[in-house]
Amino acid sequence: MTEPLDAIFSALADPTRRAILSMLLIDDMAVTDVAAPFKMSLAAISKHLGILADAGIIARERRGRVVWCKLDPDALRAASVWMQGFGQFETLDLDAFEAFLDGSLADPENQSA
Amino acid sequence: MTEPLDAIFSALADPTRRAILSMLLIDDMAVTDVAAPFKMSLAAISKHLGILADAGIIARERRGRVVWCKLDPDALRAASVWMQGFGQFETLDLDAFEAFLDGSLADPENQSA
DNA sequence: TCCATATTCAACCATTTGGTTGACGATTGC
DNA sequence: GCAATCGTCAACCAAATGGTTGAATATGGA
Repeated sequence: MTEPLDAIFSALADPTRRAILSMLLIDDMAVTDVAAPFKMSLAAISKHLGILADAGIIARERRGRVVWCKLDPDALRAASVWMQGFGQFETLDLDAFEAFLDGSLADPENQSA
Repeated sequence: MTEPLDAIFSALADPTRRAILSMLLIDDMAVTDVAAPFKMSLAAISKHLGILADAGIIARERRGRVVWCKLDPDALRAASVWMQGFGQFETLDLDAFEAFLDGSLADPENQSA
């Protein structure tokens, strides 16, 4: 998954991970607290957090024995720009989108769009 | 994958499918023509188009023996609103986003955020 | 009618994904 | 020092994903 958009969109594709992001939108949280509302194991949540971190959507910082998770909304900007190109959403930044396409559409073979 | 956002984001997670969407942004296309630039088989592209159609991102219409594919940008609106909630993107529609969260965040157990 | 074109279907395969459990390394507090 | 807590790691598993090939199903044109 070399492309950043691959990582971001597939991270967002899982409902557990989207729920985690919604929680982190309210406030930073420790891993254990993130895991609390879910039925699955702590290890599973830890994996989800790893996927979100790899995609750049969250950052993890160890303080003592607690790992704090915080949202990193900037990572979603590229994906948001990409999506806005496909609708007549109010704030379509066409310049940014076409610049993006120029760099990626030329050769679909590279599958980097 | 009951949630629409699941289907939309996981559809967008694949670079081949994003490349297809970029092509359809220029103009409607027949399946064979969509497949032309790619190295993979026609059947593989047909599957990708099925995934995009199931997510509601494109529509397919048979005319004669040709199946035409066209973009359906409205389907991306929900996903775009969701994402915009996570950044200070210029056009953050906070009302829409918070209304959305109200309906989904209350019980993370249902994983519908 | 017969053949070529356009697309999907079905079976199969390798890899990835999302989960489990149990052991492990760090840190804290008694 | 010792025990409890926090989090990750490793091995494993079932199911989903993304691709293949070959057959099947329209439809269009000669």
